[in-house]
This record gives sequence, C-alpha cells and structure tokens, in this order.
Amino acid sequence: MNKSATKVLATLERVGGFASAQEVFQKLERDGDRIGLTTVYRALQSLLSDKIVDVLRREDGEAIYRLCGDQHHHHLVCKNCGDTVEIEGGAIEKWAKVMAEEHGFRDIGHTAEIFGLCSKC
Amino acid sequence: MNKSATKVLATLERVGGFASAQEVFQKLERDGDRIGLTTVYRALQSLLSDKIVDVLRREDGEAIYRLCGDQHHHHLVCKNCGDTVEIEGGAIEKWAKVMAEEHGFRDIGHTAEIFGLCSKC
DNA sequence: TTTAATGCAAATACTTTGCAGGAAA
DNA sequence: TTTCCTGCAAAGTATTTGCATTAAA
Repeated sequence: MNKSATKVLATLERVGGFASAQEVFQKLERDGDRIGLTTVYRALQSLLSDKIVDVLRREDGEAIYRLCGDQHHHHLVCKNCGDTVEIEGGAIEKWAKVMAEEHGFRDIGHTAEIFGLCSKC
Repeated sequence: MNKSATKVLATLERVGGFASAQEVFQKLERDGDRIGLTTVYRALQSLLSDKIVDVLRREDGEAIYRLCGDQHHHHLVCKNCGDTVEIEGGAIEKWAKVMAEEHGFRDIGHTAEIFGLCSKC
C-alpha cells in the first residue's frame, strides 16, 4: 500500500464510519496534507479492490466508503433541528443476516436510519 | 397527474422493473413520443414525492425507479448485478419505534436497506 | 535509469436549474 | 389573464482519464 492510500485509510479510521471521497479529501486538506482529489479517488479504488474498504451510495448518489468489518452504528436524526443520536443496531444486524440467508445473499452490509422529531422540537 | 407523468408511469409499467431516467427517456423517444429529458426527470420527481415510484441507486450511482406497491417494504439488493428482492421489515419497524421512544423522538420514519452478493453472483 | 505515483485540467455522465415560449384553466 | 407545463441550454456535482511532472527504487 502506498503513502496516499495509508493517509486515506487513516482518515477513514478517524471518521469511524462512512465518508465520501470529497469528505476524505477535505479532511486531509484541513490537516495540511498536500494531496490531490484524484489521488484520493485512486487510493479509494485501490483500497476497494483490496477489499479493505466497503462502498455504499448516499441518497444523492455520492459514493461513501468505510473500513470493512468496522463496527458501525446507526443514527436517529431530528428532521427539524438536525440533532443526531447514535444508536445500537443489534436488532438490525440480526434482521439483515436472517433476510440475507433466506434469499441466498452473502457478503452483506446494510444501512438503516431513523428520522423524526426530537423532544425539543 | 399530468400527461408527462402518465407517460413515464406507463413506461415504467411496461418495463416491469427498474429503469433510470435516461432509459425511460430513450424508450419514450424510440416510441416516437416527443418528450424532453428534463420533463422525464421532473415527472419522476413528482411520482417520487407522491410515493408512486421508488428510487434506488445502481452501482455506478445512477438513480433507478420503479413502481412501488403501497406496502412499506425494504430492499435486499445485489451490489453486483443490481437484482432486488422486496423483504419484510417487521423487526425494523419495532426497532425504530423502541429506539425513538427511548430517546423521546416522535413522528418517526425510517430507511433500511441490505446489500450483498446474490446467489448468482 | 526505469518504474510507479501524483495532480492539474479536461472529459464524461447524471441531474438540476434558469428562462422563455406555449398550453391550459 | 394567470398559472402551470415544457424543453433547450447552461450550470452543477461526482467521478474518471490524459498527460506531463515528480518521487522512488
């Protein structure tokens, strides 16, 4: 793995969840790392083909990456004030696993998010 | 619903599965329908906000649409071939409700999707 | 020296928006 | 008229690619 890929990987580790190429690029830039956007994209592709990271799509189609096997959590988001709570997703993990097995899917991942109005709003 | 939205809807019906805006546009064009790409996009957005169609993302980030039943369901998507299975989400509904209550959220909704490799891939 | 990595700029693809003309109410 | 619909062209965004430069081996 080359230097850029290592930096990108470290950034994803620091984020601890999903981040898009653009976000990784911005974080590195803010830290004073001189790295090009192209290089970030290429590093992510390389990490992807080495199965070190996982890719998903956001609602708007932007690709988001995260470390494979990373413990992940879910979010409870207030649709009024944007306040976000990190929550446990044990039930989801189980559900995803059962559903996948039932339909012969393997190598699975999932996304889940709850949105509503928080107590303050 | 206006004339364009009806045409787009009919096209999705004819396709009987997922189709991107670009594909809907091409199919209509081939059939001699004089309709602009912009109008197709706007029709799809309108159908989407009326919850008449469902949207998902292909691997490359292109948005794909299809008619959706009125029942709330979730998707199990193959990240290689895009094959999609509609699945039950009873466990999710319960989880979302419990989590929301626990944190004082109300008026909630949720999204959940599972992705992986299907048996053919 | 020989190879691989880098990054700017241009190209590409999907999608949205501004705007002016046209249809409908 | 007044409002909505339409579609071209332009803008916007994420991503990839061509190519010349630079770093590394």
